[in-house]
Amino acid sequence: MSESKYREWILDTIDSLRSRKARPDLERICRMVRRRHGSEPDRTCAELEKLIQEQTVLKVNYKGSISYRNAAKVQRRSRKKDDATLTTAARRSTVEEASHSDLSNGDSAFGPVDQDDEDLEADTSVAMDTDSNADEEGADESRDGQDQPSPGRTDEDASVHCSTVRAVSAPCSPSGTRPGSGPGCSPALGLDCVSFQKVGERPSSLPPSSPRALTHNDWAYHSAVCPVERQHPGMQRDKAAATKPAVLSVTTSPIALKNNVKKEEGGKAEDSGISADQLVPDYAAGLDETKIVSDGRPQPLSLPSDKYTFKNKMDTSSFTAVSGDGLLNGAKGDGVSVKKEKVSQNLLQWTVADVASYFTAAGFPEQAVAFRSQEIDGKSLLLMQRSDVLTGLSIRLGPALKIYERHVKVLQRTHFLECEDL
DNA sequence: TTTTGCGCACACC
DNA sequence: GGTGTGCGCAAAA
Repeated sequence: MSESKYREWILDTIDSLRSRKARPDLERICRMVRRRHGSEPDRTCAELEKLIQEQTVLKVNYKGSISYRNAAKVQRRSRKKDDATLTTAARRSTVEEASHSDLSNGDSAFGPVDQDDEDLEADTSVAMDTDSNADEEGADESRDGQDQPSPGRTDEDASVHCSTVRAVSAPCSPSGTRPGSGPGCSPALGLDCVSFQKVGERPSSLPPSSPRALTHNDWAYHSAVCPVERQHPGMQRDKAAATKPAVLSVTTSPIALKNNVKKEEGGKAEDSGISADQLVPDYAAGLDETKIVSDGRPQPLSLPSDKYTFKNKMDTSSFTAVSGDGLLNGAKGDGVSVKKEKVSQNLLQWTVADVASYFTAAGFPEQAVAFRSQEIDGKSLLLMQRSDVLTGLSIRLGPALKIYERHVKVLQRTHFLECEDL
């Protein structure tokens, strides 16, 4: 079944549940999808996860329980109900808009989950918390490995679970009025498609005047209301560093972390009163000085640059390979990074061919084709978000993840960092 | 038994 | 006060 089909089904289901005043929780969604379309709950759950990741569906913690929202309909709380009559098509476009713009007014107090999207197991779901104190719950619990649903919230519906993610969400009822069990308590609570966490009052955006705000416009608004995965990677990491180093370590190398911390301590990050988590990542800064590689020595990248336009714009001789993993764990070398200055100066000038060449050279020839076919040039590359890479290119998840984590992200960081320096 | 409709209370702005 | 949400119950399928 196509994803778009699922998207439609799930969104319709959520809408339907909402319209009949039933909580759109995972159990109900899965059940309804299965009843209506015969889809297995597992699959529905997986698709739902995807939708969450791409922010077509928002996962919220409302009144102590998890609900799912059609992102297109929660953009603005003041929005009239008429909007609910949007056609699917219209809704989709709205969703698109939602994923890239303002969701902040959609539901009460929601914001991005402070979840390290880089941690795949931790999942990348959007989880917004509409409750006032949900930050006490999901994140900590899931992060701390207490992945056990709280009593009374076990996932009884075995068919409704996520196979790929395991987190826990055992939201405590903020008001204490609903401990979470009982008829109304959906297994979805114990169901762990996501860990969620409230994001509190994180500054919602960079100052408009900030070069970074401009440069990271996308990130800025995402930082306010979107899941970390949509934010600038550095923000995620920064925030994670501030709050959950242990978790961070899962996805970020000690080196990176160290660089990050060091940088932050250097006070570089606080200008304009911007919270660290909104700043351009620091661990890219690690590239600054080193452009190093996994094993500590520069690895000449055997780029096909000789035959590509690439070389016209980049000094490929200085195209020192920096393994993405070098950043992350100092190991594998199928990644490539670029000398910061070179990239920064030239990334904007990369043509589609350059980008494709880059990924070809990085060991992703098949995926390079996708970049080419999607006409991703340097500018587009800079604008790419995780979900774009994971889902927008129709490439396999594995390579997509590597590409995003080791290349796109690194290139972006490097570029923006350079912009900042300039 | 399951699904649907909806009154009402609550939360948030 | 306006709006969104969803519990809990009754009715319908």
